[in-house]
Amino acid sequence: MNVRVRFAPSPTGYLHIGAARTALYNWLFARKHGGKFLLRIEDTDLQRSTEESTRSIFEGLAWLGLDYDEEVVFQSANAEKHRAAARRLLEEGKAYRDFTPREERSDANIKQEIAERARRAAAGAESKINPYRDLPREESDRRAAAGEPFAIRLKVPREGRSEFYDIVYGKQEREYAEIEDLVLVRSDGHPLYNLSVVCDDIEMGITHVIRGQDHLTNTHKQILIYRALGAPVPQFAHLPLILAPNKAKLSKRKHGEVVSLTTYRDRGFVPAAFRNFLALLGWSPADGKEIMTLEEMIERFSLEGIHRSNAIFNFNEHDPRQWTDPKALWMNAEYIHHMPLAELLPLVRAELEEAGLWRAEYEGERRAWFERTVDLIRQRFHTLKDFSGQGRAYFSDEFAFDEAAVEKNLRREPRLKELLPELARRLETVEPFTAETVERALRAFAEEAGVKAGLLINAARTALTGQAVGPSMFEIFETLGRERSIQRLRAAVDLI
RNA sequence: GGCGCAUUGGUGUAGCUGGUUAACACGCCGCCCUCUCAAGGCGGAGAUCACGGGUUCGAGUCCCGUAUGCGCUGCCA
Repeated sequence: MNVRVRFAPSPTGYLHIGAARTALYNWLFARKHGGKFLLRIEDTDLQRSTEESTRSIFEGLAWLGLDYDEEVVFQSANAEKHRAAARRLLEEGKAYRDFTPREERSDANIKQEIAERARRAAAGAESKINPYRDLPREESDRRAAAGEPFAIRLKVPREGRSEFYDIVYGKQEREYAEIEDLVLVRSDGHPLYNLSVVCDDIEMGITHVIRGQDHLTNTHKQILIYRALGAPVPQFAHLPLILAPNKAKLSKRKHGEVVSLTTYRDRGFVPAAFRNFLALLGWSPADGKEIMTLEEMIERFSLEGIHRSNAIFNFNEHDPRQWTDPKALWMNAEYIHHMPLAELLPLVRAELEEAGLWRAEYEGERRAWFERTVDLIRQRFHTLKDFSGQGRAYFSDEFAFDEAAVEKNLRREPRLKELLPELARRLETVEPFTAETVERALRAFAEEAGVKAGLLINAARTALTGQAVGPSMFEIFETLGRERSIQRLRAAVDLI
């Protein structure tokens, strides 16, 4: 079978990480089976859809490295086709006109309203059976011709049950009696979601619908539409939801920027790392491997490996160290430490460019230096931002001193006021200026001065980098070079 | 309210057709290394597998019920 799947986000707000995961799974499935991964923007809710949001979807997918095949489909462009499909169903007697005056629903407490209405219906106060369902054709036509507004509803069988097999959740059943005749086209002529999705999926030749579990029960309705339209029904695979730590739905209003994919890009995540983390939120490979390249992920991916229980996205908004899931943070650091240097370099370059620290010579005569330096400092970094933050001193002479580091490594020992300039003086003649030679010189000096080498080393770390932590100090001397090292050792005296 | 789905340490997961000391990763704690650590190495604590009944020689694994959570139930998507 020729696999064709799609990612169909609605462009309202930023790209949610849950949606990003859905996109990833669809993409992995398509690539695994040599199929097509299509993109469809469901922009039929004109009120809420924004161009900015559409852009964030494109950017998000590109950032994650999820390329799509064929042309992007904008659902709004197909509205006429959707209406035509509904008209056809009307003609064939599979749908009917509902002349009930439209009820306005406020978005605010819509859920309670629905529950309340269902409760009344169950109590028998309101009939679930639409009075227009069996309106004679002639009368329906006459009223429509007279200009009376109507919605188009699908005729759902009164008896029997709907069944389908979900690849993730297994066999699904639902009594038709529990499904209300659903509206296909609004009385203002606007086609509704269930109709549009089905029509577009048919037209796009979708073979597998992989989407959030929130659509699981609605699938019965959609299958009814496929059948009515005489189209083959695709396979379905629903994905568990991603929940907040309190098990509530992850939402922008309540949880803020942690749910937005762009946040991760903006805060220095390596795309591959976040993609890797996302993949594991609701799916796991048979062999339990966690750190995977894209190829390894494609190789291992299967819909059967997707779990049924919702995943909790763990974070703590009161703890800056855990602004997002600790495992995501760990994984990002893991990637920065171990990914091929050649793949990291462009990411560091982009970060430095953004911070105004990039210099052309890093691609030219200083290229070897740049690569060595990045390789040296990456071992302690956790995000790409660290290259321009904590790592600023390696790329610029204007860098900030960490106050705690100054206190701990410089101010606590007044003798450093004399020791540092003397160390600088001695380094002037060290030849060649390498980690080994500097180490020898420094240790000899420490012994002569009667101080621990650690005192000078830690003081030098803060003097040269502004930080209390970092790579092996002698490597830093070599990387920064004699001139800068000496200059910074002397300048540090003012801080003591 | 009705219907559906889920439930293994704090979190993400493994545990296939019933027999394991319930496994792995993150996090947490401790130790080691050391010139620092938000690095690295080593180790530890933490789960009566939501609860209650069954079936069975034996159940995290099968059945029933309960609870909790989530989802759907809309002329939103």
